[in-house]
Amino acid sequence: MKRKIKTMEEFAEVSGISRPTISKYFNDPESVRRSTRDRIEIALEAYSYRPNIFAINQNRKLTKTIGIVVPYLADPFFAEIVRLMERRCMDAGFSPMIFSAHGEQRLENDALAALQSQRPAGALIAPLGRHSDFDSVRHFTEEVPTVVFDSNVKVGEAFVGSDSFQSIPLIVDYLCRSGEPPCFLEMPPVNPNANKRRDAYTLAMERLGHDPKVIRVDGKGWDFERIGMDEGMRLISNKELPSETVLCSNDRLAIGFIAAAYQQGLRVGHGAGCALRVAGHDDHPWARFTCPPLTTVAQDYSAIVDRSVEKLFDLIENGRTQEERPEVLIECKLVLRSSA
Amino acid sequence: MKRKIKTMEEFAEVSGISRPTISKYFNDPESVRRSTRDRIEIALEAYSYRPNIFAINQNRKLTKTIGIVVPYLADPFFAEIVRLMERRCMDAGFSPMIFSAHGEQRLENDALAALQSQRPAGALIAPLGRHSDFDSVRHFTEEVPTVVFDSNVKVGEAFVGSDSFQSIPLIVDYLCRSGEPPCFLEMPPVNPNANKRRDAYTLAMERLGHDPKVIRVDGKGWDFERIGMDEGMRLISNKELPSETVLCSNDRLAIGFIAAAYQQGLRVGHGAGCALRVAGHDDHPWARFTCPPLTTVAQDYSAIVDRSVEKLFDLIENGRTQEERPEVLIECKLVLRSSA
DNA sequence: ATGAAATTTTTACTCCCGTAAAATTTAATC
DNA sequence: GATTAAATTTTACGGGAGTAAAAATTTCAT
Repeated sequence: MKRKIKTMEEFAEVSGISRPTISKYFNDPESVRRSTRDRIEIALEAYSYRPNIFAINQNRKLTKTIGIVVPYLADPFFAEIVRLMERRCMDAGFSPMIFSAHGEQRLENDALAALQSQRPAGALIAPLGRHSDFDSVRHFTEEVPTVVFDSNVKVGEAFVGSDSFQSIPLIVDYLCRSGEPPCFLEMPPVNPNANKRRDAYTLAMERLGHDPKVIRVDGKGWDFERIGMDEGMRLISNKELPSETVLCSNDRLAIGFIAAAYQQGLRVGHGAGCALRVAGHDDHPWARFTCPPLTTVAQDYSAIVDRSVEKLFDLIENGRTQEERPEVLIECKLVLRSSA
Repeated sequence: MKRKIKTMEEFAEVSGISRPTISKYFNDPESVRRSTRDRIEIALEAYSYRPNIFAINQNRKLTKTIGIVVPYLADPFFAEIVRLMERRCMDAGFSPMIFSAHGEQRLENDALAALQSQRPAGALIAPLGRHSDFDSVRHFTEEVPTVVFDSNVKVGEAFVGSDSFQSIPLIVDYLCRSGEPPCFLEMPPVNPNANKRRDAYTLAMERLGHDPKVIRVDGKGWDFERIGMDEGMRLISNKELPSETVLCSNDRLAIGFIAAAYQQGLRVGHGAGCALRVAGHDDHPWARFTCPPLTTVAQDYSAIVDRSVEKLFDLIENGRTQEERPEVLIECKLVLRSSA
């Protein structure tokens, strides 16, 4: 009959080890003598005690919590990034805590406040971007060691993200070589990336001696596919497309656009008999399952996660020694499928 | 010059109100006299103090945390459910905490342990199902008031989910009326739902006097689209499909299967000139953007979330008074698009 | 103004563990 | 076996707020 062990004091009794040593053990099992560790672990199996996390964190200035904040968790790009980050944090002995802003400034602020009240050791955040409450985000980063990823809001100790000025030329160049130069389909930008992509498109086209053609469609929120489809339907039926090659600002928009083309009876692809070529950006998890499979530029998910996490661990261990805020730009890769 | 307020004691000083009253205010602003509340709120704006969450939770047996645990957060079905649940919890004054098992038993156990150590007021969990460590999950639910959703593992105080024996006949009936009776495409079941759907299919077909044809394809993990596509390619090129109408166990599988059909040059749809009809189940957020748009049975996301959350709040307020574990089954709706 | 009811203040104890300092025990070295 | 170094035990305090009980104050109706 094993009595319920609630406190470290009680566990110290039943295990025959003093409380401070038990405490030491839980902070780092290697820090106690081998024989002691064994005795503790034997008792641990017999009584299954776990220290109270609130009491622990109350006395530690830095907890083992790492916050992960994304603008929209139901976006497969962020879902995947979060999945990878979570694992990396757990493997390193941290407890990741996930927050989503659900695309709203108020909720981003709430998330940051909730996270900050947890006194996390650090945070990995992808800000909303244009819709962020800049002061609020900055205030957060002043208190918590933070690596910003994806959307380069100028706060935090470091930034990790993809380089639009490398990725966009890649696909623009390919599209120009293989057919009619592309027009660029964008929606009102939700973050700095969207603007950079457009600018990179314009620059790339001009370099190649072509006339850039940007189509800005309306639409709010994070329903990118719906926007791509609705506006695609309109553009196609009104014959407003300035080119038969459409480069979409991101894959989700492209997925919607392809659906529109299909419903309008336009065959998408780079082969003969195709009326339209469509390309995207990001290599979303679902990009390979569109009809036809989407030609796109792949963001390097692993690299983004690895570099972000490494940088954060470095920050946590060595403090904010950095003179200037480093910006790590990660290369994208062209992924040729059959949509363009 | 506002000094930094760290403790409630200090805040009591600067606000001129006693600490116990401040404490009362933070637990429920309505519980103090109007004039007192105003004085506190004025001080609050001037000093921006927030109580330490660890100190708070240390003395409370039930926190304001609600855990949300799903088997795979990158699955859009769960991403969407989580999104809705999170909001409902926040609106009710709770702090939702999200966990994903990433499809692995070990990680599900880790998530439950991490959650339990937070002493949550309650939990909303969708267990892995067949891959769950049953004892571990049951142990969790014995300590934490829990509503189980989606996958009916027999633990917790209540279950909320869709009724496969209502939804599947709906689509089987439609498919039989409108063309060749469907075969059923499934992968090795990850949870009880998958089995129920197959059984419901068999039953529905027999009721209509047709011969049920179940195709079980291989594949592990949560890459449903990939499995659907790879196995679809094989089935189609080997001409192993027993029917021109394919009912997939879920939408993600269907999305992959449609991609396979497209790549094999088979036209999918219910119209003339189509070689194949494909239907799914769930109405995933992306189901409307396939080519052609997917005919499916829609799970009622809002209802699932609402009923789950209501039930949990009831549990939290009134304790576990329930004699028997209620199972709430929610109706699905047929969604006719053009894939079948 | 008076008495009763509702609030607030005072005081004090609790929650569970981190951690520092001094005293003691154990292990390692020659 | 004596010397030293390393680990453990003892003792004690602190962290920040919940909460109970008694005393003091405010509010409100009569």
